[in-house]
Amino acid sequence: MKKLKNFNRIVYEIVMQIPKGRVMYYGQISRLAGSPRASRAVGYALHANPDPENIPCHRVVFKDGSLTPSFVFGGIDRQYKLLKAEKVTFTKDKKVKMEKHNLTEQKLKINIFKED
DNA sequence: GATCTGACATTAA
DNA sequence: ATTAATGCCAGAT
Repeated sequence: MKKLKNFNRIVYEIVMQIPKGRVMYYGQISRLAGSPRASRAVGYALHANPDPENIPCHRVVFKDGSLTPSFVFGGIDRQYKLLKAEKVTFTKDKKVKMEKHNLTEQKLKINIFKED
């Protein structure tokens, strides 16, 4: 049985563990969550369970490096400032330089338990 | 209870 | 190379 809501839960774990000055995109998180194509669910997970206290959604961006289009916390401008405050570099297109800030699962070293 | 929508990414044509 | 369609999880209607 089990609701298997691990996905949503893992998403939080991952985003929660994103170090300062680093950004991840939904695809990476979805893969870590166990579903390489659940990128949608990842974004929705953050939207459904807004917990900025522990989940820095502003560190999660598109694979292209573009910022979240519907940033609920105040808009892209908010996310842009937050990331910039993290010393994250941007391009002229307001896209995060994933080349320098892309965090992979190998670097994460996260220990996520799919079953508690 | 079923159906659709929604912070995207990947694969196919 | 670009555009189209599909897949995915959970919440909302």
